[in-house]
Amino acid sequence: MNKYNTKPKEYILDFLMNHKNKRFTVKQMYEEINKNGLDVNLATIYRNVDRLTKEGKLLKHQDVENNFATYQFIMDESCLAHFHFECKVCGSMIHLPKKETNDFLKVIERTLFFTVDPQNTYLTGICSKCRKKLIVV
Amino acid sequence: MNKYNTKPKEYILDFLMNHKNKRFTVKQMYEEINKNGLDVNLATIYRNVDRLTKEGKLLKHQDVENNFATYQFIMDESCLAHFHFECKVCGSMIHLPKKETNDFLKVIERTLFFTVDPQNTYLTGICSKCRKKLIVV
DNA sequence: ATAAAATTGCAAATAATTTGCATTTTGTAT
DNA sequence: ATACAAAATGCAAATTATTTGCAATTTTAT
Repeated sequence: MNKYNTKPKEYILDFLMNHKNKRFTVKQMYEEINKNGLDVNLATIYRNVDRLTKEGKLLKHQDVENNFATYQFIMDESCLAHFHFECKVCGSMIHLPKKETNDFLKVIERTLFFTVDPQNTYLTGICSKCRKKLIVV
Repeated sequence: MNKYNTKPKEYILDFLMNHKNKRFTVKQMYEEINKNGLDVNLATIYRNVDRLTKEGKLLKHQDVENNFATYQFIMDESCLAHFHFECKVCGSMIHLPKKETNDFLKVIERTLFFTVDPQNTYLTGICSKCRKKLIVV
């Protein structure tokens, strides 16, 4: 929970303020906080990051290629303008044209109750090249 | 590599043929293969699944909520018709209308060299509700 | 100042995945 | 068929991120 203010929470907030919009790992946060002679426990970092994620303050990402999570503290909408398509198999990536993405999202929003945040939209899938390989074992 | 044909590889292929298009975990594969008195080693399963993924035969997924990977052996395009939007924060999901998605993808494909596979497109982002919460810590 | 509740620190536990190495299996050349 | 080198497997231990139980400390309200 989040009832009491503590030193560790302070340091964690400091870290977040110095890492606005950038992805970071728990390990990075732990090492950077404790660089200046401090000694915030790793479990504490984990517990707070989990809490912040559950509270919706942090965005948690999990890449296929890594076995650790990354987190993101979003303060600036412009940093989220990631309109890209990434192939899950070969990893190749292309940037999508903003205009078409926005047109598409407008249609979606008109149709559904849900409001899509156009600033944080990632598209993943398979490129046609890799698609062909999937069929034959 | 994949030079020799072996029993474990045979069993793994059998498993894949019985799990076409469905997501599975390494653990599931291991347990199901060894159900019938067999004893294929877990490390062997891991090594083969990794290989198949690198070869582009399997699709690897990594969810934010789990700490294990899931894999998918795609044989039937129709199973991939997942047009949905999922909020990374609260996890709420909506299905996207196929028509609009396809219209969008058509535009994308016309604009770029890359050919998007319209059958395996996932959209993730933040819903407007969670978006608001992100700003204030 | 005190006490209950919350949070932290610590160390151990979990659990998925990887790795080193000895053993076995496979495909091929004889 | 047999032999042999390369490849794949089995096994057990290592790695690594994350979680958890519990005692000790800190916080806030009284």
